[in-house]
Formats: sequence, structure tokens, C-alpha cells
Amino acid sequence: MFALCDVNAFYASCETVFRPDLDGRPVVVLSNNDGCVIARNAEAKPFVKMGEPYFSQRDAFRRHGVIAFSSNYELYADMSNRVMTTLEELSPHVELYSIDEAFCDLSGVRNCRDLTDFGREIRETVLQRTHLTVGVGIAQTKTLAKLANHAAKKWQRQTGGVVDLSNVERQRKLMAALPADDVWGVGRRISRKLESMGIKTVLQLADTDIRFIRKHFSVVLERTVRELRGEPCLELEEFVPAKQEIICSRSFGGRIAEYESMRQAICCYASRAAEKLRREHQFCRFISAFVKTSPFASQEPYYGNSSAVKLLTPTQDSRDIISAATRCLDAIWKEGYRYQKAGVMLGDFFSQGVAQLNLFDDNAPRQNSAALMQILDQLNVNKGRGTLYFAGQGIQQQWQMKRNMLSPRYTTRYSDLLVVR
DNA sequence: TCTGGGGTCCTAGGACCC
DNA sequence: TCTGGGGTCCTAGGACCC
Repeated sequence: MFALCDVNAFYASCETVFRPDLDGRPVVVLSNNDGCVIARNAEAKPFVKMGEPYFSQRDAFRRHGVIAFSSNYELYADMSNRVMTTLEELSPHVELYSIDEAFCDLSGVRNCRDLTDFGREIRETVLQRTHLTVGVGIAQTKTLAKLANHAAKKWQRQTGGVVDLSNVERQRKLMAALPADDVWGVGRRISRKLESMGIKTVLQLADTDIRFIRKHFSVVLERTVRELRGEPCLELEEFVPAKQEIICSRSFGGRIAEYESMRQAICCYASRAAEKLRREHQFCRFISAFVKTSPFASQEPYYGNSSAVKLLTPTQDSRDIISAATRCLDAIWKEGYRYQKAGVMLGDFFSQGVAQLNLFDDNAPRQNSAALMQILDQLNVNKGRGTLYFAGQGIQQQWQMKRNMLSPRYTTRYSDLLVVR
């Protein structure tokens, strides 16, 4: 038995928790670069489209008094930790599924108490500790628990935000009332294809012959259908598996046309990616960089390209990664375009100790690399990001993303205080 | 003017092996 | 006229998630 708990309008709620003056007002959070709307509180939902660009909705915002925030991921990560810690106290096994969602294992709980009561307790405790509201969906498979959670959100008033869907008749009743694309794992493309086959509701999907599904779709959808029927195919993944790739990419605050600015940006993304790699205790052999112009600028020619290198010896040294990424940039850079975005990608990971020295490698590992990287990371963690950086990253950085409506660092100011003292 | 970022998994097809 | 069968590994692209 699983419970899926997720925070209502997570990013928007994180912003309003610290602003009681915004009670009852429509609030949204924007993606990086203040590009699109990625979170809306209940008050904003009637006026604001999810995923749509901010600039195209600005008039509606003004009309309805919608308050917009730039995204503040440090704040959201901190609030997420508080929610997850609370869930882990209440439930013995928890899978942290995303920044605002977790699956709890309720197998044992079922024997000693009512599942809905337990869901209410989760909800009340999280609310008390964090002032954030979670929805709880309970069922015997993850896919059904997700669906139950969806129902808890959709009919919040009637359900109190908790739905126990372990009863098969309740399952079928709910599934008959929901369209197939409300199911976890059924996106736009698959739901369109299902619809063309006459499969419109979740119940119709659950009742479709499994061989038919396997023939026309992949094993992924087959598992989804089995799960809808109460047959568990997905387990609780309590321990976070090691990453297989690391990406650092950003849209620029303005367009980049000069090589020098682009090299700075690539250098920044490479050094950030290297930091993430070291936090994962991994070494990488694959490094790639990409650049692209805006896909929306119909008046300008489009150019996008990427290039990759494969090192003979895995590395986690920022200098190696920056040098490889800039080599990639040089291979794809073309003068005369207004670039909108660039990024650096790392892959082909080796964990510490497994990395083998290569007999024929020209670039022998650098002396004292580990010690130097440790100093670099320590300074940037203890005294704040950007305390020590590579000259190649540049000082002015006019291409930095827009964050014009950023909230203060309510919960993570400690490092600032250290610097001030 | 202006349109996010970071991931995973699966499949088909090509290259290659004997 | 007429050209096999079985397997692995890798990669690109497509789909999904939040």
C-alpha cells in the first residue's frame, strides 16, 4: 500500500508562507529568466495559464492583480527538506520522488489503523510544521496512488485533501469519471493516440486488452495499465540511484552575439556542472556543449548545434571539464547569430576508485587535483556560491538570466551573515 | 523585446561479431 | 536469377515526469 503526498501549488505556496499580506491574492512563480508560469496558487488558476510565457499574460496579470515571483530554488529546496523530514518521521519508508512529492510505504500501517485517518495525520503534521498543505492519495500501486492524489486535489473540499482508493469499486467509479491523460505516464502523444482508438477514460484504458497495449505501445504503458488494475509493477525506491548524466544550461537575460560572452557562459556552466559532479562523488569521461538561437524568432535564421569529447581518463577536475567544454564550443561556434541559450552536459560516469588510468593518455591526472577542488568547493559552500571562481567565467556577465521579481532568502541567509561579519 | 531546466526509460536501427 | 542466422553494443530520437 502506497501513499503519494505532494504539496499544493508548491513554489507559489513557498512564496506566500512568508507573506501573510498576500493572503487571498493570486500568486504565480515564473521559470528561470522570468520566462513562463510554472506555478499558480488556487486564486491565480482562473486567470493564468500554466506553462505559457509571462510576457504574453502580463495584461491579464495587471487586470486581476496577480503577483509574480522569479523562481527562488534555494528557498524551495529548503522548504522541501522540511516537508520530507516530516514525512520520514511519520512513515518508515519514503521515496523522495520530486521536490514536492514523496511516496510513503503504508504496508504495515494498514493493519493497525484507518488509512484515511493516517492520511489526515500526515496532512495536519506537515501543515503545522511548514504551513504548507499536502494532498494525500492512497492505493495498492503507485499509479493508483497518484490517481487518488489527483482526485484529492480535484475535489479538495469534498475529500479534505485525502483519498483512500484501496477499494476496487471506488477505483472503478473514479476511473470512469477521469480522462485517460490524468494518468501518471500518459502524456499528450499517448493520450492522442489512445483517443484515436476510442480509449477516452481511465476505466477504458484499464480495461483494454494487455496484448493490444503491448502491440501498439511500449512496455512502459503496459506497466501503467497493469498498475491501474491493481497489479504492482513499480516498487518503492527508497535509495536514490546514482545519476547517469548532469546538465547545466540556461537561457540568457539578453541575446549573446559575441564569442567572448559565450565562452564565459560555457565556462560558468562547465564549472557548475563540475561542482554537481563532485557532489555526486563521480568522475566523468563524456563532456559536451551546445548552443542555440531562439526557436521562436521567426524573423531570424535558426542555428543550434552540439559537440562532445570523450576523455581517455575520467575526471572531476573543473579545469579539465572547462577546457573540454570550451573545445566543444570552438567546434560549433558560428559568428553572426543572436544566441538564446547554451549548456554543458556530463556523462559516462565512474565512481571514485573505479576510474582506471589509461596507459596512453597524454593528460596525466593533475597533481593535487582533489585537494584543490576540495578547497574550491568548501569556499563556495561555506561563503556562498561565487566566492572563488575561474577567470574564464568573466566578471561582468551581462548575459545573466533575468530574475527581476526574486523574493528574499527567508530561510537560507546564514552564509550571507558570515560574509558580512 | 520577451517563450525553463533537469532528468529517466525505451525502442529501432546500424555496426559489428562469428 | 538465387547470398543465413543469431547475437551484442551503441546511439539517436521519442516519450514521459516534475
